[in-house]
Formats: sequence, C-alpha cells, structure tokens
Amino acid sequence: MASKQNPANKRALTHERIVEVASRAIRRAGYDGVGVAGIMKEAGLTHGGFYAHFESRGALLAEAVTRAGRDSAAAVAERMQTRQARGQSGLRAIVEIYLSDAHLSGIEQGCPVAALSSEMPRQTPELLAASTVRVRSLIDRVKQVLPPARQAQAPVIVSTMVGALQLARVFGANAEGRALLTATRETLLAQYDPPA
Amino acid sequence: MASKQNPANKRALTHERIVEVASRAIRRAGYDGVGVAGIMKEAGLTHGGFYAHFESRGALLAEAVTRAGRDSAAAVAERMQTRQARGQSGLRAIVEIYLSDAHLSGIEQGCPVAALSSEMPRQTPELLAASTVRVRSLIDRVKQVLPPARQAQAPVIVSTMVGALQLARVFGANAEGRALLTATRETLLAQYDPPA
DNA sequence: TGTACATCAGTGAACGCGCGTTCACTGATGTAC
DNA sequence: TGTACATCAGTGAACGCGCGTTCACTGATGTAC
Repeated sequence: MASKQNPANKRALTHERIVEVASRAIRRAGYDGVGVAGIMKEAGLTHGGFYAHFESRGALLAEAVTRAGRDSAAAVAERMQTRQARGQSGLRAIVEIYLSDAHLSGIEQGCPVAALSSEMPRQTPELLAASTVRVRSLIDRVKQVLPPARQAQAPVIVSTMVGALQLARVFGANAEGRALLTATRETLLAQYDPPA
Repeated sequence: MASKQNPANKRALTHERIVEVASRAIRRAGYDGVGVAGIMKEAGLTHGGFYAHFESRGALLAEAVTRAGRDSAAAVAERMQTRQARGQSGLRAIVEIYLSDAHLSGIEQGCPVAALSSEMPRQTPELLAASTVRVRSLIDRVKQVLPPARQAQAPVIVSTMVGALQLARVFGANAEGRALLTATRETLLAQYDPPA
C-alpha cells in the first residue's frame, strides 16, 4: 500500500480539518465570532486557500454546524451506551449527560443548539436550515427514549435542557451555574423518570 | 412655562432615544448585529455625535440590554394586571404571556434573555454583568408568582420558557413554532397551575 | 526506470468595504452685564 | 431689552483596522510515454 495519501484523500482530509476547527469555533465564539483567516490559521493553513474548499464563509458555517451536531450526538450516544449497559434508562442518561458539569464548561465540544440557538433565527436561510436540522435531530433523539404516550413532550424537554444549559452558562461554571443544572435534572427526572 | 426643553433635558431625551433604538436592535440583530452608525441613523442622528453620549459601543450595549429587560418586564407586568384582575393566577398569566404568539413574532419588543441568552457568555465582563442581571430579574419575577414551597423551581421554569421561545423562533412564526409554545404552556400549567 | 508535462491544493499580496473611534468645526441656546 | 460671550449637542470628514474575497503564482504529486 502507498505510504502517502493520494491527492483526493489529502484534499478531503484538509477539508475535514477546516470544518472540524470551525465546528469548535462557532460553539466557542458564535456564528459571528468566526473569521475565515482565524479558522484557516487554526487549521494550519493560510487564508487564501479557503476558497479551494468552500464557496463562501457561509457555506463553511453550514457545514460546521452540521458537523458540530453530529459529533456532539455521537459523543452523547457513546456515553449513553455505558449508562444503559448499567441499567440506566435512556431518558435519565440523556438528561444527566446533557445537563452535566462537563457540558456546562465544555461548550466547544458540546451541543451546538445550546451554544447557538438564540442566534439561529438571524442567520441566512441556508445556515438557518442547517441549524434547524440540528434542533430537530436533538428533539428526535429525546423522542426515541420516551414511551409513545410521552413522545409529544420531547420538544418541551429539549427546551428545558437547552434553556437550562444556556442560563447556567450565563451564570458561569461555578456553584450557581451547577445548581441550576442540578435543579433541572431533578425536575426532569422526577417528572419523566421517577425512581421505581 | 418654557415651550422648549432646556439643554440638559434635550440631551437626556436624545440619550434615551439612542438607548431605546439600541434596545430594539440588539433583540432583533444580536449584540454583534448592532453598529454605532446604524443605531445613530435610526435615531435620526449622525454617527459622530455618538461619543457625546456614550463612552464606547460596549457601554451603549450594556445600557440597551438593561433597558430592554426593564421595558419587557413592564409590558409583561401591565398585561398580567389585566389577567389577574380577571382571577387568573400569576403563574398562568406569566406563562401565557411569555409563551404567546405575540412574543414568538415580536422579538424586537420581547424579552432580551430569550433573544440573546446563547450570546451572553461571550460578551465583555461589563456587558455579561448587565445581561446576567436581566436573567436574575426574570427568575425573580417568576419566583414571586410561585408559592414558597415551589420557589426553588423558578430557574427551571424560566429555562423551559426561554428554551421553548428560542426553539420556536428557530422553527419560525408558523404552525410548528406555535405548536411548540402550546405544548410548553400546557406542560408548565399542568405541573404548576393545574385546573382546580 | 526515467523524463516531460498537467493538475491543483495551498501561498501570500492585494482589493474594496464597513467598522469603531477621533476631531475640528457649527450653530442653537443659556448666561452675564 | 439688547449685546457679547460661553457652552456643548450634534455634524461630517477622516483615521486605522480587520473582514471576506480575489488572483497570480508555487511546488508537490500523478500521469503519459
């Protein structure tokens, strides 16, 4: 086998590296906090090469929010497996992972809906569309861990989790922020996953 | 009495007009969507005069978020009075007003916490501080309409309302967005203000 | 295997533009006498 | 009441800067023969 990548492969890897950097940057700094030059620099490239990979800054942002949502969902899925193998319910697992201290302080690796939702309606139609898909996807994931009779509650549960994480981040990764998450976990679990 | 304002009064009125324009602009366009020139133009002035009123753009934004929170709270208070005079509970009034179709589509006159919360942690310390005050104030207002035994739930209720309004705005002022608000109202009222 | 050519990801200088901020100036208004 | 002066909110041109985007060029790599 070849010891070096073929060009198509190398190009794809570079593309993916830029998207990955951008997916962290939008969660850290918001849609408006992300500049082409900064992203390229963080990816180890110069800004001029950007347009060999993306039609525009907006096109990158749409890819970045999609990537952020998928990566975040995959990380949650992995942690859920461990918990469910121990007998924890799916809903309890999602609530405890989503409203964890790690998620409070790890915005860059976290859910893009929590990081960005108040900014979403202000984006271009394309970027709003990609962002809306992430919201729907999060709601669907919660729906999957609810019994059929309660699936209509999924949007409300997601609203509570997203709102609580955002307000906790306003307070900061301190006692006050953590207390908000704890109270929210307890309320949601008491209502949707009461101890047997 | 004088038919014209004295200069100090005129100056104060102009200052207030700029803040009022900015308070709508940050809710419509976000903290980053607000430029000095645009605000001044919308206030009927030229941009050069800005620094006769504010030390910096950031100082205006801090005043604007404070003003937005107070105006929004005052509007809610007024509508609550009418409802409570009709015998509606304070909690029901707040939930129905906050999660109304009017609030879904009227972001410019609405609650700045719902309009801005995911952006708040990224602002300068001064602007974050002014924004945090608005979050606390909203939680306190909800606390006031809860019985003592349930006041610890106020942050969770606010999280749910803020999250639901934000996600509804991502979906848009259409059937899907309104359905999210309706489901959230029903869930909150069933839990915190059940029909007698 | 070796050589010539084609491809194209990435470089780095340059562009036009809008931003926040500064500043010399204007002109309406209040004050002193 | 009338005149001269002081104040200062607001004007409009200008600044330095960073942005998204363009483009001529480079140089590593794959292909043809």
